[in-house]
Amino acid sequence: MRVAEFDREFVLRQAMLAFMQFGYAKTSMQKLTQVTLLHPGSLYAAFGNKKGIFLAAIEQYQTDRNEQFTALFCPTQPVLPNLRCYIDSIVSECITGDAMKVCLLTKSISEVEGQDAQINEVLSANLNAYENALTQQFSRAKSQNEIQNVRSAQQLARFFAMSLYGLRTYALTNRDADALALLADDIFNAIK
Amino acid sequence: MRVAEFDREFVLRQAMLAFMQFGYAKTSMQKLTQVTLLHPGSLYAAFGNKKGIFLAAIEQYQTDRNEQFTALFCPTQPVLPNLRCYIDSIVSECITGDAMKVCLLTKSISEVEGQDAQINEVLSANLNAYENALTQQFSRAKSQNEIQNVRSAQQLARFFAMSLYGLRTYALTNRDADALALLADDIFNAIK
DNA sequence: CCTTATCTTGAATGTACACTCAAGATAAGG
DNA sequence: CCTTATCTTGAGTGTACATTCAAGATAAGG
Repeated sequence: MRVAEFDREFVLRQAMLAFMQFGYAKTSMQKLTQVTLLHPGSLYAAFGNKKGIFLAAIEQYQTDRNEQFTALFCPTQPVLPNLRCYIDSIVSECITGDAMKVCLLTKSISEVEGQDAQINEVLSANLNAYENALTQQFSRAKSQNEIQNVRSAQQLARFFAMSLYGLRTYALTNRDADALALLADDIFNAIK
Repeated sequence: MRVAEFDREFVLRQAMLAFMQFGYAKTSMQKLTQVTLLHPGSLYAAFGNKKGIFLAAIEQYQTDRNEQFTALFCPTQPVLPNLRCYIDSIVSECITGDAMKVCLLTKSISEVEGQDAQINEVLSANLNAYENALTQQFSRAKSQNEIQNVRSAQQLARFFAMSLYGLRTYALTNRDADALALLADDIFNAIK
Protein backbone atom coordinates (compact mmCIF):
# COMPACT_ATOMS: atom_id res chain seq x y z
CA MET A 1 0.00 0.00 0.00
CA ARG A 2 3.07 2.13 -0.11
CA VAL A 3 5.63 2.36 -2.84
CA ALA A 4 9.39 2.42 -2.38
CA GLU A 5 10.73 5.94 -2.32
CA PHE A 6 14.26 5.40 -3.53
CA ASP A 7 15.39 5.27 -7.14
CA ARG A 8 16.62 1.73 -7.70
CA GLU A 9 18.92 2.66 -10.57
CA PHE A 10 20.51 5.47 -8.60
CA VAL A 11 21.07 3.18 -5.63
CA LEU A 12 22.60 0.43 -7.75
CA ARG A 13 24.85 2.79 -9.70
CA GLN A 14 26.12 4.29 -6.46
CA ALA A 15 26.75 0.82 -5.07
CA MET A 16 28.39 -0.18 -8.36
CA LEU A 17 30.81 2.76 -8.16
CA ALA A 18 31.67 1.90 -4.57
CA PHE A 19 32.37 -1.74 -5.48
CA MET A 20 34.54 -0.58 -8.39
CA GLN A 21 36.50 1.78 -6.20
CA PHE A 22 36.95 -0.28 -3.04
CA GLY A 23 36.31 -3.87 -4.12
CA TYR A 24 33.78 -6.26 -2.65
CA ALA A 25 35.37 -6.90 0.73
CA LYS A 26 36.31 -3.29 1.45
CA THR A 27 32.88 -1.92 0.55
CA SER A 28 31.20 -2.06 3.94
CA MET A 29 27.46 -1.89 4.47
CA GLN A 30 28.07 1.42 6.20
CA LYS A 31 29.73 2.77 3.05
CA LEU A 32 26.83 1.46 1.01
CA THR A 33 24.31 3.22 3.23
CA GLN A 34 26.31 6.43 2.81
CA VAL A 35 26.58 6.37 -0.98
CA THR A 36 23.06 5.08 -1.59
CA LEU A 37 21.52 7.45 1.01
CA LEU A 38 19.54 4.46 2.26
CA HIS A 39 19.43 2.98 5.74
CA PRO A 40 20.48 -0.62 6.40
CA GLY A 41 16.86 -1.76 6.79
CA SER A 42 15.90 -0.47 3.36
CA LEU A 43 18.93 -2.01 1.70
CA TYR A 44 18.28 -5.37 3.33
CA ALA A 45 14.57 -5.22 2.51
CA ALA A 46 15.33 -4.48 -1.13
CA PHE A 47 18.33 -6.73 -1.80
CA GLY A 48 18.48 -9.30 1.01
CA ASN A 49 22.12 -8.92 1.94
CA LYS A 50 25.44 -7.48 0.81
CA LYS A 51 25.86 -10.19 -1.81
CA GLY A 52 22.39 -9.35 -3.15
CA ILE A 53 23.37 -5.70 -3.52
CA PHE A 54 26.55 -6.78 -5.26
CA LEU A 55 24.76 -9.06 -7.73
CA ALA A 56 22.15 -6.37 -8.45
CA ALA A 57 24.94 -3.82 -8.97
CA ILE A 58 26.62 -6.18 -11.44
CA GLU A 59 23.33 -6.52 -13.29
CA GLN A 60 23.03 -2.73 -13.46
CA TYR A 61 26.63 -2.48 -14.63
CA GLN A 62 26.02 -4.96 -17.41
CA THR A 63 22.80 -3.20 -18.46
CA ASP A 64 24.61 0.13 -18.67
CA ARG A 65 27.53 -1.37 -20.55
CA ASN A 66 25.25 -3.11 -23.03
CA GLU A 67 23.56 0.17 -23.79
CA GLN A 68 26.87 1.89 -24.44
CA PHE A 69 28.05 -1.04 -26.50
CA THR A 70 25.02 -1.24 -28.79
CA ALA A 71 25.01 2.54 -29.13
CA LEU A 72 28.64 2.58 -30.24
CA PHE A 73 28.56 -0.50 -32.49
CA CYS A 74 25.75 0.65 -34.74
CA PRO A 75 25.16 -2.07 -37.39
CA THR A 76 25.05 0.41 -40.28
CA GLN A 77 28.58 1.67 -39.68
CA PRO A 78 31.87 -0.09 -40.36
CA VAL A 79 33.23 -2.02 -37.40
CA LEU A 80 36.89 -1.08 -37.29
CA PRO A 81 36.46 2.66 -36.61
CA ASN A 82 34.00 1.77 -33.86
CA LEU A 83 36.51 -0.63 -32.34
CA ARG A 84 39.10 2.11 -32.44
CA CYS A 85 36.73 4.52 -30.68
CA TYR A 86 35.97 1.83 -28.15
CA ILE A 87 39.64 1.27 -27.28
CA ASP A 88 40.24 5.00 -27.05
CA SER A 89 37.30 5.44 -24.69
CA ILE A 90 38.77 2.78 -22.42
CA VAL A 91 42.14 4.51 -22.48
CA SER A 92 40.38 7.71 -21.46
CA GLU A 93 38.71 5.94 -18.56
CA CYS A 94 42.07 4.55 -17.46
CA ILE A 95 43.67 8.00 -17.46
CA THR A 96 40.99 9.96 -15.65
CA GLY A 97 41.52 7.77 -12.60
CA ASP A 98 37.95 7.65 -11.34
CA ALA A 99 36.05 4.49 -10.50
CA MET A 100 35.32 3.66 -14.15
CA LYS A 101 39.00 3.03 -14.80
CA VAL A 102 38.35 -0.54 -13.71
CA CYS A 103 35.97 -3.10 -15.13
CA LEU A 104 33.66 -4.23 -12.35
CA LEU A 105 33.53 -7.74 -13.79
CA THR A 106 37.25 -8.39 -14.04
CA LYS A 107 38.10 -6.58 -10.81
CA SER A 108 35.48 -8.64 -9.00
CA ILE A 109 36.41 -12.00 -10.52
CA SER A 110 40.03 -11.31 -9.65
CA GLU A 111 39.11 -10.57 -6.05
CA VAL A 112 36.49 -13.22 -5.29
CA GLU A 113 37.42 -16.02 -7.67
CA GLY A 114 36.84 -19.36 -5.96
CA GLN A 115 35.03 -17.87 -2.96
CA ASP A 116 31.36 -17.94 -3.92
CA ALA A 117 29.88 -20.17 -6.62
CA GLN A 118 26.95 -17.89 -7.39
CA ILE A 119 29.06 -14.76 -7.80
CA ASN A 120 31.51 -16.73 -9.93
CA GLU A 121 28.74 -17.90 -12.22
CA VAL A 122 27.25 -14.46 -12.67
CA LEU A 123 30.62 -12.89 -13.43
CA SER A 124 31.59 -15.69 -15.81
CA ALA A 125 28.28 -15.46 -17.63
CA ASN A 126 28.61 -11.71 -18.06
CA LEU A 127 32.19 -11.94 -19.28
CA ASN A 128 31.15 -14.66 -21.74
CA ALA A 129 28.32 -12.47 -22.98
CA TYR A 130 30.84 -9.70 -23.50
CA GLU A 131 33.09 -12.01 -25.50
CA ASN A 132 30.11 -13.08 -27.62
CA ALA A 133 29.12 -9.48 -28.31
CA LEU A 134 32.66 -8.81 -29.48
CA THR A 135 32.63 -11.97 -31.60
CA GLN A 136 29.54 -10.70 -33.40
CA GLN A 137 31.35 -7.47 -34.24
CA PHE A 138 34.43 -9.26 -35.53
CA SER A 139 32.23 -11.58 -37.50
CA ARG A 140 30.58 -8.62 -39.18
CA ALA A 141 33.94 -6.97 -39.78
CA LYS A 142 35.18 -10.09 -41.53
CA SER A 143 32.06 -10.50 -43.65
CA GLN A 144 32.42 -6.87 -44.73
CA ASN A 145 36.09 -7.45 -45.58
CA GLU A 146 37.20 -4.88 -43.05
CA ILE A 147 39.51 -7.51 -41.61
CA GLN A 148 41.57 -9.94 -43.68
CA ASN A 149 42.86 -11.80 -40.66
CA VAL A 150 42.99 -15.60 -40.86
CA ARG A 151 41.99 -15.96 -37.23
CA SER A 152 38.37 -16.72 -36.42
CA ALA A 153 36.03 -14.00 -35.21
CA GLN A 154 35.88 -15.73 -31.84
CA GLN A 155 39.63 -15.87 -31.60
CA LEU A 156 39.92 -12.18 -32.46
CA ALA A 157 37.28 -11.36 -29.87
CA ARG A 158 39.08 -13.35 -27.22
CA PHE A 159 42.39 -11.72 -27.99
CA PHE A 160 40.78 -8.31 -27.98
CA ALA A 161 38.99 -8.88 -24.68
CA MET A 162 42.15 -10.30 -23.14
CA SER A 163 44.13 -7.27 -24.29
CA LEU A 164 41.64 -4.87 -22.77
CA TYR A 165 41.74 -6.73 -19.45
CA GLY A 166 45.51 -6.37 -19.60
CA LEU A 167 45.38 -2.73 -20.61
CA ARG A 168 43.22 -1.81 -17.62
CA THR A 169 45.52 -3.75 -15.29
CA TYR A 170 48.62 -2.17 -16.81
CA ALA A 171 47.11 1.30 -16.40
CA LEU A 172 46.83 0.78 -12.64
CA THR A 173 50.57 1.38 -12.26
CA ASN A 174 51.28 3.46 -15.37
CA ARG A 175 48.75 6.16 -16.16
CA ASP A 176 50.97 7.83 -18.76
CA ALA A 177 48.69 8.87 -21.64
CA ASP A 178 51.31 8.29 -24.34
CA ALA A 179 52.22 4.84 -23.09
CA LEU A 180 48.57 3.79 -23.00
CA ALA A 181 47.92 5.25 -26.46
CA LEU A 182 50.81 3.24 -27.90
CA LEU A 183 49.48 0.08 -26.26
CA ALA A 184 46.07 0.85 -27.72
CA ASP A 185 47.70 1.13 -31.14
CA ASP A 186 49.40 -2.21 -30.65
CA ILE A 187 46.12 -3.87 -29.72
CA PHE A 188 44.35 -2.35 -32.69
CA ASN A 189 47.09 -3.43 -35.09
CA ALA A 190 47.09 -6.94 -33.68
CA ILE A 191 43.43 -7.54 -34.54
CA LYS A 192 43.39 -5.95 -38.00
CA MET B 1 70.16 -15.41 23.41
CA ARG B 2 67.73 -17.51 21.53
CA VAL B 3 67.34 -17.84 17.82
CA ALA B 4 64.04 -17.87 15.94
CA GLU B 5 62.87 -21.38 15.27
CA PHE B 6 60.78 -20.88 12.20
CA ASP B 7 62.02 -20.87 8.59
CA ARG B 8 61.41 -17.36 7.33
CA GLU B 9 61.25 -18.40 3.67
CA PHE B 10 58.75 -21.15 4.42
CA VAL B 11 56.59 -18.78 6.41
CA LEU B 12 56.63 -16.12 3.69
CA ARG B 13 55.94 -18.59 0.89
CA GLN B 14 52.99 -19.98 2.79
CA ALA B 15 51.70 -16.46 3.41
CA MET B 16 52.32 -15.60 -0.25
CA LEU B 17 50.23 -18.55 -1.40
CA ALA B 18 47.41 -17.57 0.95
CA PHE B 19 47.43 -13.98 -0.31
CA MET B 20 47.38 -15.25 -3.91
CA GLN B 21 44.47 -17.58 -3.22
CA PHE B 22 42.29 -15.40 -1.01
CA GLY B 23 43.46 -11.85 -1.64
CA TYR B 24 44.68 -9.40 0.98
CA ALA B 25 41.39 -8.64 2.74
CA LYS B 26 40.17 -12.25 2.90
CA THR B 27 43.46 -13.61 4.22
CA SER B 28 42.81 -13.33 7.95
CA MET B 29 45.50 -13.44 10.57
CA GLN B 30 43.95 -16.70 11.74
CA LYS B 31 44.46 -18.17 8.27
CA LEU B 32 48.04 -16.90 8.29
CA THR B 33 48.73 -18.56 11.62
CA GLN B 34 47.33 -21.80 10.20
CA VAL B 35 49.36 -21.87 6.98
CA THR B 36 52.57 -20.58 8.55
CA LEU B 37 52.23 -22.84 11.61
CA LEU B 38 53.11 -19.79 13.69
CA HIS B 39 51.17 -18.18 16.53
CA PRO B 40 49.99 -14.57 16.34
CA GLY B 41 52.68 -13.38 18.72
CA SER B 42 55.49 -14.80 16.59
CA LEU B 43 54.05 -13.34 13.41
CA TYR B 44 53.66 -9.91 14.99
CA ALA B 45 57.12 -10.05 16.53
CA ALA B 46 58.65 -10.92 13.17
CA PHE B 47 56.65 -8.72 10.79
CA GLY B 48 54.86 -6.07 12.87
CA ASN B 49 51.38 -6.46 11.48
CA LYS B 50 49.37 -7.96 8.65
CA LYS B 51 50.59 -5.36 6.21
CA GLY B 52 54.17 -6.19 7.20
CA ILE B 53 53.57 -9.85 6.45
CA PHE B 54 52.04 -8.87 3.13
CA LEU B 55 54.97 -6.67 2.12
CA ALA B 56 57.47 -9.34 3.17
CA ALA B 57 55.51 -11.94 1.19
CA ILE B 58 55.64 -9.68 -1.88
CA GLU B 59 59.38 -9.37 -1.43
CA GLN B 60 59.69 -13.15 -1.26
CA TYR B 61 57.48 -13.49 -4.33
CA GLN B 62 59.64 -11.11 -6.30
CA THR B 63 62.83 -12.86 -5.18
CA ASP B 64 61.45 -16.21 -6.29
CA ARG B 65 60.24 -14.81 -9.60
CA ASN B 66 63.56 -13.13 -10.31
CA GLU B 67 65.32 -16.42 -9.79
CA GLN B 68 63.03 -18.19 -12.21
CA PHE B 69 63.32 -15.37 -14.68
CA THR B 70 67.11 -15.20 -14.74
CA ALA B 71 67.29 -18.99 -14.88
CA LEU B 72 65.01 -19.10 -17.92
CA PHE B 73 66.43 -16.12 -19.79
CA CYS B 74 70.00 -17.33 -19.90
CA PRO B 75 72.08 -14.70 -21.78
CA THR B 76 73.86 -17.30 -23.96
CA GLN B 77 70.63 -18.58 -25.49
CA PRO B 78 68.40 -16.86 -28.06
CA VAL B 79 65.59 -14.84 -26.54
CA LEU B 80 62.55 -15.83 -28.59
CA PRO B 81 62.46 -19.52 -27.65
CA ASN B 82 62.82 -18.49 -24.02
CA LEU B 83 59.93 -16.09 -24.36
CA ARG B 84 57.87 -18.86 -25.88
CA CYS B 85 58.70 -21.17 -22.97
CA TYR B 86 57.85 -18.38 -20.59
CA ILE B 87 54.38 -17.84 -22.07
CA ASP B 88 53.74 -21.56 -22.11
CA SER B 89 54.70 -21.88 -18.46
CA ILE B 90 52.21 -19.17 -17.59
CA VAL B 91 49.50 -20.94 -19.58
CA SER B 92 50.28 -24.08 -17.60
CA GLU B 93 49.95 -22.19 -14.34
CA CYS B 94 46.60 -20.81 -15.49
CA ILE B 95 45.27 -24.28 -16.32
CA THR B 96 46.36 -26.14 -13.20
CA GLY B 97 44.16 -23.85 -11.13
CA ASP B 98 46.30 -23.65 -8.03
CA ALA B 99 47.34 -20.43 -6.32
CA MET B 100 50.10 -19.73 -8.87
CA LYS B 101 47.54 -19.13 -11.58
CA VAL B 102 47.45 -15.54 -10.45
CA CYS B 103 50.24 -12.99 -10.28
CA LEU B 104 50.47 -11.75 -6.70
CA LEU B 105 51.47 -8.29 -7.89
CA THR B 106 48.62 -7.69 -10.34
CA LYS B 107 46.01 -9.37 -8.17
CA SER B 108 47.07 -7.24 -5.23
CA ILE B 109 47.25 -3.95 -7.12
CA SER B 110 43.81 -4.65 -8.53
CA GLU B 111 42.42 -5.26 -5.06
CA VAL B 112 44.11 -2.55 -2.98
CA GLU B 113 44.81 0.16 -5.55
CA GLY B 114 44.30 3.56 -3.95
CA GLN B 115 43.97 2.19 -0.42
CA ASP B 116 47.50 2.28 0.98
CA ALA B 117 50.31 4.43 -0.39
CA GLN B 118 53.10 2.15 0.79
CA ILE B 119 51.60 -1.01 -0.67
CA ASN B 120 50.91 0.85 -3.91
CA GLU B 121 54.51 1.97 -4.15
CA VAL B 122 55.94 -1.47 -3.52
CA LEU B 123 53.65 -3.10 -6.07
CA SER B 124 54.31 -0.40 -8.67
CA ALA B 125 58.05 -0.64 -8.17
CA ASN B 126 57.99 -4.42 -8.57
CA LEU B 127 55.83 -4.27 -11.69
CA ASN B 128 58.14 -1.63 -13.15
CA ALA B 129 61.13 -3.82 -12.41
CA TYR B 130 59.38 -6.64 -14.21
CA GLU B 131 58.80 -4.44 -17.24
CA ASN B 132 62.45 -3.40 -17.22
CA ALA B 133 63.61 -7.00 -17.06
CA LEU B 134 61.44 -7.76 -20.07
CA THR B 135 62.75 -4.68 -21.88
CA GLN B 136 66.29 -5.98 -21.46
CA GLN B 137 65.28 -9.26 -23.08
CA PHE B 138 63.58 -7.56 -26.01
CA SER B 139 66.57 -5.28 -26.38
CA ARG B 140 68.84 -8.28 -26.65
CA ALA B 141 66.47 -9.98 -29.07
CA LYS B 142 66.56 -6.95 -31.32
CA SER B 143 70.33 -6.58 -31.20
CA GLN B 144 70.63 -10.25 -32.13
CA ASN B 145 68.20 -9.75 -35.02
CA GLU B 146 65.77 -12.24 -33.56
CA ILE B 147 63.07 -9.58 -33.85
CA GLN B 148 62.66 -7.26 -36.84
CA ASN B 149 59.85 -5.30 -35.22
CA VAL B 150 59.92 -1.51 -35.60
CA ARG B 151 58.58 -0.99 -32.09
CA SER B 152 61.04 -0.17 -29.32
CA ALA B 153 62.16 -2.82 -26.88
CA GLN B 154 60.33 -0.97 -24.13
CA GLN B 155 57.15 -0.87 -26.15
CA LEU B 156 57.38 -4.57 -26.89
CA ALA B 157 57.96 -5.28 -23.21
CA ARG B 158 54.96 -3.20 -22.21
CA PHE B 159 52.75 -4.91 -24.73
CA PHE B 160 54.00 -8.30 -23.64
CA ALA B 161 53.49 -7.59 -19.95
CA MET B 162 50.04 -6.15 -20.62
CA SER B 163 49.10 -9.24 -22.62
CA LEU B 164 50.18 -11.56 -19.84
CA TYR B 165 48.16 -9.58 -17.29
CA GLY B 166 45.20 -10.00 -19.62
CA LEU B 167 45.86 -13.66 -20.23
CA ARG B 168 45.83 -14.45 -16.52
CA THR B 169 42.63 -12.48 -16.07
CA TYR B 170 41.02 -14.14 -19.07
CA ALA B 171 41.94 -17.57 -17.72
CA LEU B 172 39.95 -16.93 -14.55
CA THR B 173 36.71 -17.56 -16.45
CA ASN B 174 37.97 -19.73 -19.29
CA ARG B 175 40.43 -22.43 -18.33
CA ASP B 176 40.17 -24.23 -21.67
CA ALA B 177 43.68 -25.33 -22.61
CA ASP B 178 43.16 -24.89 -26.36
CA ALA B 179 41.73 -21.39 -26.01
CA LEU B 180 44.63 -20.30 -23.82
CA ALA B 181 47.17 -21.89 -26.17
CA LEU B 182 45.72 -19.96 -29.10
CA LEU B 183 45.86 -16.73 -27.13
CA ALA B 184 49.46 -17.51 -26.24
CA ASP B 185 50.17 -17.93 -29.97
CA ASP B 186 48.56 -14.59 -30.69
CA ILE B 187 50.66 -12.86 -28.06
CA PHE B 188 53.83 -14.49 -29.34
CA ASN B 189 53.07 -13.52 -32.94
CA ALA B 190 52.27 -9.95 -31.92
CA ILE B 191 55.73 -9.36 -30.48
CA LYS B 192 57.78 -11.07 -33.19
C1' DC C 1 74.19 -25.41 35.58
C1' DC C 2 72.49 -21.10 36.24
C1' DT C 3 71.32 -16.74 34.37
C1' DT C 4 69.20 -13.94 31.02
C1' DA C 5 67.70 -12.45 26.82
C1' DT C 6 64.66 -13.82 23.35
C1' DC C 7 61.26 -16.57 21.43
C1' DT C 8 56.75 -18.98 21.76
C1' DT C 9 52.17 -19.43 23.31
C1' DG C 10 47.23 -18.56 23.22
C1' DA C 11 43.86 -16.32 25.80
C1' DA C 12 42.14 -11.66 26.03
C1' DT C 13 40.82 -7.01 24.04
C1' DG C 14 38.76 -3.57 21.42
C1' DT C 15 36.96 -2.59 17.04
C1' DA C 16 34.50 -3.01 12.78
C1' DC C 17 31.62 -5.66 10.49
C1' DA C 18 27.08 -7.80 8.40
C1' DC C 19 22.75 -8.17 9.72
C1' DT C 20 18.15 -7.76 12.60
C1' DC C 21 14.05 -5.88 14.38
C1' DA C 22 10.61 -3.26 16.59
C1' DA C 23 8.85 1.28 16.45
C1' DG C 24 7.52 5.08 13.62
C1' DA C 25 6.07 7.13 9.11
C1' DT C 26 3.49 7.21 4.98
C1' DA C 27 0.95 6.16 0.93
C1' DA C 28 -3.03 3.59 -1.31
C1' DG C 29 -7.91 1.55 -0.74
C1' DG C 30 -12.38 1.85 1.05
C1' DC D 1 -10.58 10.10 7.04
C1' DC D 2 -9.60 5.86 8.73
C1' DT D 3 -7.49 1.44 8.03
C1' DT D 4 -3.80 -1.38 6.70
C1' DA D 5 -0.06 -2.91 4.27
C1' DT D 6 4.45 -1.55 3.30
C1' DC D 7 8.32 1.24 3.72
C1' DT D 8 11.76 3.76 6.59
C1' DT D 9 14.52 4.37 10.58
C1' DG D 10 18.57 3.59 13.44
C1' DA D 11 19.77 1.59 17.59
C1' DG D 12 21.02 -3.01 18.82
C1' DT D 13 23.19 -7.89 18.27
C1' DG D 14 26.36 -11.36 17.58
C1' DT D 15 30.43 -12.50 15.13
C1' DA D 16 34.91 -12.22 13.13
C1' DC D 17 38.64 -9.59 12.86
C1' DA D 18 43.59 -7.51 13.82
C1' DT D 19 46.27 -6.87 17.52
C1' DT D 20 48.25 -7.18 22.36
C1' DC D 21 50.48 -9.05 26.32
C1' DA D 22 51.81 -11.59 30.23
C1' DA D 23 53.19 -16.14 31.30
C1' DG D 24 55.86 -20.08 29.95
C1' DA D 25 59.64 -22.28 27.26
C1' DT D 26 64.20 -22.53 25.48
C1' DA D 27 68.67 -21.64 23.70
C1' DA D 28 73.26 -19.15 24.28
C1' DG D 29 76.90 -17.06 27.57
C1' DG D 30 79.47 -17.34 31.66
